[in-house]
Amino acid sequence: MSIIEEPEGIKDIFNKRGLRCTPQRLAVLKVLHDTQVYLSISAIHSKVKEILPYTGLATVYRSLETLVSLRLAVKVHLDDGCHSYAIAPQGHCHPILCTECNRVVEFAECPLEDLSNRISEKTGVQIDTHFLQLFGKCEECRI
Amino acid sequence: MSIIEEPEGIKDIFNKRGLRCTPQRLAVLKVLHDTQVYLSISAIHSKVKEILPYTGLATVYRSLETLVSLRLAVKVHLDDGCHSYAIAPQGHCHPILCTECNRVVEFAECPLEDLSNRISEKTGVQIDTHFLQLFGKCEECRI
DNA sequence: TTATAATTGAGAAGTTTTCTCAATTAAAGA
DNA sequence: TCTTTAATTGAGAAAACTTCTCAATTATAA
Repeated sequence: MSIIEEPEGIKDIFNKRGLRCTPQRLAVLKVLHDTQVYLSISAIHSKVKEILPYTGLATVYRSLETLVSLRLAVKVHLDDGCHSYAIAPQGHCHPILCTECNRVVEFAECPLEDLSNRISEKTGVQIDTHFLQLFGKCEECRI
Repeated sequence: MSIIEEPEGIKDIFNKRGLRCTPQRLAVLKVLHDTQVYLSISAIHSKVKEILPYTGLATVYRSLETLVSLRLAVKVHLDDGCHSYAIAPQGHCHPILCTECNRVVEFAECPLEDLSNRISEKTGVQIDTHFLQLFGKCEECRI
């Protein structure tokens, strides 16, 4: 199921872009993958240090930036202004964030694809990109 | 057209919530309204000081938080991690941000309204809220 | 195996945001 | 209009967050 279980595949993703597949970057990716929850940077740092104790905070910042650029992770904006990160869904889709348990659920459709043309006609603005996050309660948390 | 031209109306919006209609809050609202552009907090602070020279930065932070809670302003998340603010569109809709001139254009439809039920069926997550920003180039900037 | 350049760790530095508290002032009632 | 009350402000300190610097390390390709 997951890209994290194919180390060679991941190595290629890095190397094709001239980036190195370092233990620190893999550790960050593993933390995001294993939790399936969106995590603050300091939470990620703590968990990464359980794998690689001497990892610096700056390395976590840099790794996350790299992973986002490779679309292996997504940056989540929260209302309180803090940023969190989560494992990226496969393909173009948007994260659904459970506000109870912080779980990240994928939804593999993008409502903007059909809409972009109509927005362009109505407003004159040609949409290049968009940013969408959904918040709700997942099945388990609704009981 | 605009709420800013009806001072009494705005005063009521504040007072009904037990909040005061202060010159500082009105100045922040006026800056957002007059520019029609999304502005960083320090840019807002500079412009507010042209109206009320002794306004402190903390007051700008607090005013923006208040205006967002009253849905008179919206918080914009930018990729570089900085936050900006813009005048809120009327009713529930989402800001379209021109990446050339920083103008804010309104689009008075919400693609999520129709979609929420289907998301719930497919993923089991009941959507409570969502956050959507669109980026593109406005008519004038496409020439 | 070696050479090269990307990456890291650690702390300093820079930014952004929040907090504190006395002084001010908007709002509501007399 | 005047007074009372509690919300709000300004200023700077403090806290939190993010980026930078640079010598040392190390993944990669040859």
